[in-house]
Formats: sequence, structure tokens, C-alpha cells
Amino acid sequence: MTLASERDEPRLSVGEVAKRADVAVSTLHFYETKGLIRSWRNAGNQRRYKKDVLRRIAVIKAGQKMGISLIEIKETLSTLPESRTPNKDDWARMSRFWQAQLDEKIAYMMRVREMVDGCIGCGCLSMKSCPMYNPEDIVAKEANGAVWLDHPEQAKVAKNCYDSQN
Amino acid sequence: MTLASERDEPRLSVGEVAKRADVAVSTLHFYETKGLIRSWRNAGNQRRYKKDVLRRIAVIKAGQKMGISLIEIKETLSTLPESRTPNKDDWARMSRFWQAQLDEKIAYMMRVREMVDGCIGCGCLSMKSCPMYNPEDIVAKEANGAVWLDHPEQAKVAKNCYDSQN
DNA sequence: CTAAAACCTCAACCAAGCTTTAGGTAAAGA
DNA sequence: TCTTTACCTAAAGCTTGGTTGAGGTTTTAG
Repeated sequence: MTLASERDEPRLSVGEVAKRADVAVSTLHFYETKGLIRSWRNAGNQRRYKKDVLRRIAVIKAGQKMGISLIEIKETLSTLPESRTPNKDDWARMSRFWQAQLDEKIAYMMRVREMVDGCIGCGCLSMKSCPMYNPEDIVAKEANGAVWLDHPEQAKVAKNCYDSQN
Repeated sequence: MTLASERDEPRLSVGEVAKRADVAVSTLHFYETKGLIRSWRNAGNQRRYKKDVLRRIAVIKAGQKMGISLIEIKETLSTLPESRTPNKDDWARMSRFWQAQLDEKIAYMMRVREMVDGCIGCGCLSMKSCPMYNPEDIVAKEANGAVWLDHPEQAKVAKNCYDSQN
């Protein structure tokens, strides 16, 4: 008796995957060099993919929609089991992870929004004087030059923004 | 009598602007080549800036925080009056514009979130079968290959996402 | 007056995320 | 079989948003 993993090894050619996933062949080559997807070779040295590569590509695309870099996406994908084809639960876990990432991004954008909102009243967006722009007083100097708006408190400050400059 | 625009021409050197705006001198040169900011030259060919350059840089930075490209930022800045130094109202108008942009971005992210959310139930994120990934049925073929999630209706569909593939 | 600091231009380089090109092999169909 | 289509590798090129470096000039401080 053969193992399932051996029975249903590679099936899809690079062209088929490209068409079904709606990406260029060159993109698949590229993802492979970056370790995001994997392929096996047939006798003539042509790539053959397992079907779950399609879902990996879906995850890659979804991650990109969320503004996540390929390196981070690779890390996320690396949490999938290597010993077997990922199942529903594996993918569901990944979805939840993406969602958390997304929540953070959204929260960040909302903070930016509050800032801009607070700054409309005074028509500012100035440098030193406006906490939206340069809130050193709040952020202070953190080890690796922490940035703007990664600190929720700033949103409040923006409400009291008065400009002293052009 | 001299015009105000002549009386208070350039004042700040590139180094001063760099320090006050917290950007590198090279960045200012770069922005200038891209037409985002403007400078005048003194007798010794050194750049001199009008004070409002600081606010332009603030706008540039704010836009970048929102994920807007320099080209788009340039377009936004181009709506400012050239004949006079921009005033409070000009900048306020711009702030409102940014805010609208931001609202769109946030709405987009929320749609992505709903998609991921809807897809957790079935552990999908698959290609053809999942509307999160490939909602051709909704988007259809638009002129220039319209993409995923730019269509609000898709969010609803994601709720009924069942997978037929690995 | 002199030396250091600031500035100038132009060109090269970086990272991410791909695409394009060139030169050659494999597979598929009439 | 023959020809077209698909595929292979490696290297170079592209865009965005800058940074770095070389070689030279201007300003400023002592």
C-alpha cells in the first residue's frame, strides 16, 4: 500500500497553475525562488505542483491585499504542516491569523484618521507645533526610532492642535 | 511698494528644512526632482525655501502614512494655489481630502476583513470556489481587469463560502 | 585668513516584487 | 514526423522611494 502523500503527488504544470491562479508563470518561478511555494519535477525537468499550491497562492494574494510583505507571508505559510497536505483547519487557523493582522492595520488607519480629523479644525498639519506631525513629547525616543501613530495616545492629542506656522 | 510674494521670498536653507522636517537633505533633493517641493537659489547656487515647504513636507509624510504614493501626493499638492502662499483654508481643504482618502482605505480594509471573516467558517480561501479569492461572477470582466474587493457586494457573498477544493 | 561645515551635481546603489529577454529543451497535436 | 506551444535557466531590467559616494564650491566660525 502506498501512502496518500505518494499516491497523489504532483499534478499541475506551471502553466495550469498560472491560469487557475491568475498569475504569470514568471511569478510562480519567482515565488519558488523565494520559498513561498514548492514544486516537483517530471522526467523532462518541468515543474509539477500539488493542488494545494493554489490555496497557498490565494493566501499570498490575500496577504498582499492586506499590505503584508512576501517575507512575512512566507513566515505565515511556514506554520503549515510539511508532512501532509494542509487541511481545512490549517487554512482556517491561517485565516484567523490574517484577520488579526487586518484588525491591527485597520486600527492604525483609524488612528491616522482621528489625527487628520483633529487637525482639520485648525487647518494645520504643521511640523513642530502639531502633534499629528511631530509628537516627540509623547513618543519620546524609543530604541529603534519608533514612529508616529504607532502610539494610540496620540490620537487624543490631535484634538488640541493649533498652528503657529504658515 | 513691493509685493508680499517678493518681500518674503526664500529663507530656509536645505539643512534647516531637513532638521525641522526631520528628513534627510537627500530626501529634499529627491522631492524636488519629483516636483513635490520647490526651491529658489541664492547667489552661491544654494537652495533657499519658503517656510510653507515645511507644511508641504508634513502633507507628504501624512500621505505616506496613509499609503498614498508620491505621485498621488504630488497631484494633491498641485491643487494648492501657486500665486500665493497657501493659507489655513487651503491646508484645511487638503486635510479633508486626505480624510476622504483614508475613509476609502479603511472601508477597503473592512471589506477584506469581512471576507476573511466569512471564509473562516469553511476554512477556505480557495481559488475558483471562494468568492473571496476569485469572484468573477460578481466582478465580471471590466475594461482594465478590475480587481477583487473593489466591489462592496463581495463582502456579502463571502458569508456563503464553501470550499470544494483542498 | 583659514579650516571646517554645509552645500552642489551626477551617478550608482538598495530593497521589494516582479517582468523581460535570450538561448535552449520538452511535450503535444495535426 | 514536424511544428507549434509550453517550459527551462540565468541574468538583466523596471518602479518606488530613497541613500550613498565622489569630486568640487560656498558659507561660516574662529
